[in-house]
Amino acid sequence: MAITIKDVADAAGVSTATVSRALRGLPNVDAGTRERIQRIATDLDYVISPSASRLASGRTGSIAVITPYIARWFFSTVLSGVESVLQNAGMDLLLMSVSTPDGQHRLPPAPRLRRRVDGVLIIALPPHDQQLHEVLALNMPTSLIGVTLEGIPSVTIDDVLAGQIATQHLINLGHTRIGVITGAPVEEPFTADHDRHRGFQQAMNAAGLQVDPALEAYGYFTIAGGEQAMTALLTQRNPPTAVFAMSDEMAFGAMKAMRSHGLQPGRDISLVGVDGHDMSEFLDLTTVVQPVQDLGRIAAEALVGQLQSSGGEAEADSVILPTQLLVRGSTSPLKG
Amino acid sequence: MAITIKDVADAAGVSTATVSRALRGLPNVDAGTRERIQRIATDLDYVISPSASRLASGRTGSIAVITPYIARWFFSTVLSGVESVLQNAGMDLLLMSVSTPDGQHRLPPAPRLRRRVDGVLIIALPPHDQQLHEVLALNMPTSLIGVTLEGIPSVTIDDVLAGQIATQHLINLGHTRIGVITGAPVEEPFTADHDRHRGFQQAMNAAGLQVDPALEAYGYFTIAGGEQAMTALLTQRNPPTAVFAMSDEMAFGAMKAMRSHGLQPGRDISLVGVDGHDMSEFLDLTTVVQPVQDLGRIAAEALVGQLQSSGGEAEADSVILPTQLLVRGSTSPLKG
DNA sequence: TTGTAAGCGTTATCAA
DNA sequence: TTGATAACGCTTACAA
Repeated sequence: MAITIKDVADAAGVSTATVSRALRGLPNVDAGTRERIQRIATDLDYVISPSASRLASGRTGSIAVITPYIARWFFSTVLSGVESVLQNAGMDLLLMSVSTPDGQHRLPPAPRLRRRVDGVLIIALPPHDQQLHEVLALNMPTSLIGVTLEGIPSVTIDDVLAGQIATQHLINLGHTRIGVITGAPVEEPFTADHDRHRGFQQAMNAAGLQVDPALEAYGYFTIAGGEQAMTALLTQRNPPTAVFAMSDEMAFGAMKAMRSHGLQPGRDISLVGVDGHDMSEFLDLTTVVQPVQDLGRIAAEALVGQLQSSGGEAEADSVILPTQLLVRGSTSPLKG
Repeated sequence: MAITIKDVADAAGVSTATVSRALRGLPNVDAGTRERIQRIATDLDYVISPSASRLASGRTGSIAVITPYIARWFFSTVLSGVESVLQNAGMDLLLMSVSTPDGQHRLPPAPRLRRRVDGVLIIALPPHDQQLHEVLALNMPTSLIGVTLEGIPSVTIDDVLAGQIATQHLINLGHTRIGVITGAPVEEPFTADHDRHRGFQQAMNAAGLQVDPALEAYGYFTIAGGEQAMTALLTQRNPPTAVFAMSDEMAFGAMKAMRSHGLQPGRDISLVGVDGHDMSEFLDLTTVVQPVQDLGRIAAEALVGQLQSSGGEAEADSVILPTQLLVRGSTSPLKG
């Protein structure tokens, strides 16, 4: 019922092969012929059948994006960067969210990927996540966003550096009793969590400061978690004068806890986050800004590039994007 | 090179037709045969080729989600609801963002949809948007989320009611000089914007109160816009004592503007929003909560249901989900 | 219940 | 530069 390539070919008085070449911009087609075919295709309102094209060519023209969350700021912002690139490249974006340790039941993504997409973009799955490795075992072109893994192309920030910068800022302000709100109790190496914590430690050590284990709390990268974590810190016998929260959202929660305790960020306790979340300006939060949308954009560009120059292997280069400390009112010099 | 249905058929000593039936759970297959085929398929690590299946069957097993924004709270939250349903239904989710009046250049979505998906979910595009109508003209199964249009299935809240509830709450607190922060200057009927404003007007009129045109400002549904709008209201000769912001994000911006003016929400000026945004609790914002994830979930379920019972036409029923006023600290009785 | 075989709409190889 | 034609891998009447 729908117009097919045959209809166009007949109307143009050429073979389907020529129509196929002409419409795809392949070389070795007479300019006049091509033009005529294009016009006829337009007139007939011809649309290629992706299924047929995929079946015949073996390419799907689709990329899957695998993410643990959709409705969280970091993830949706990365996603928007990815989407704009894929749309420009004319590729379909298949969105797939996966279970996480704390998540609900979800189908494993790997089986749903085979024969279905040309490449995969994975956002911030822990490096030892089983589902991540099942996907990698598929051995298709893949780029990681916000994680690194030996031999796999990735786009990240330098999380160690981010942790250092944030901590050093607090140290520079004269703070010595510095607390930290991390993600989860068990940190895997090479996660944002772990690496930012390393940066924290390095900065502390370099300044000759002790990291007090009592001043570490877990915020699970959520607002509510940050609130609980800060509450835990505030109820210490000897609370910190400054806190490094590993994400802005946890910092927001921390701010809430402070208020509940009658404390004001930047006046009573200094607080620094990581992200550059939309709301951080609003809440006057000092933060280490990361170019989240670019993370997605650059990873997508790399993957698309790899697929198009489809010849060779991935170059497996890992891109590291810069971060920037944005000082606002939530941090201030330690009061004597 | 990959395993095909033929390989499975040979290994099982049956025809490809039987394998196809067995694996898809069609009736009229001997239980033993089916089981054997399933086992062999698993052993061989067989994965069906979606392209071939789609080409042969005419069904794509995919649904497109069209949205003006990806990285905004409302949209990403709707999207997460949609995704969970589609994943459970085993359908692919194609994500596509479109230009909006204020947006960047984007390809029109309609051509990218044809022959590519079985149905479309559209999030909160204005009812007269040209791209929306191009998509509708495709005449494929479609559900709208957050908009209504005669004859098209949709899932929304009652925006008029939401506006009424919010406004009535302020009126009940004794406020009479009530400002409103809407989206854009030109409101189309049947948009959230327009309808919430109608609710506002109705509540005001019912209370015998005047709507002062000077107390209407535009916030474009963004934080920054809300801030500007509130600033405009505050610099009136006679500022409002209470403000209805049509979204939580605009309300956040309004809060910021208040603080800049040394005012405190709930003490100096009452403020109510709409959404139930994650941050609204944190900021102690009174708001009309809408079940955003359910909006996406229910629309997706309806569409999937329609596709599966593929027989008949859409029933074009429009589902209206309930909202709930959540009173927090940003609203308080008018001080005599 | 199972098999046969004709599509489905392209792409790509090989000739012309 | 163009055309024939054999894949591509599945689904689905229709037969058996």
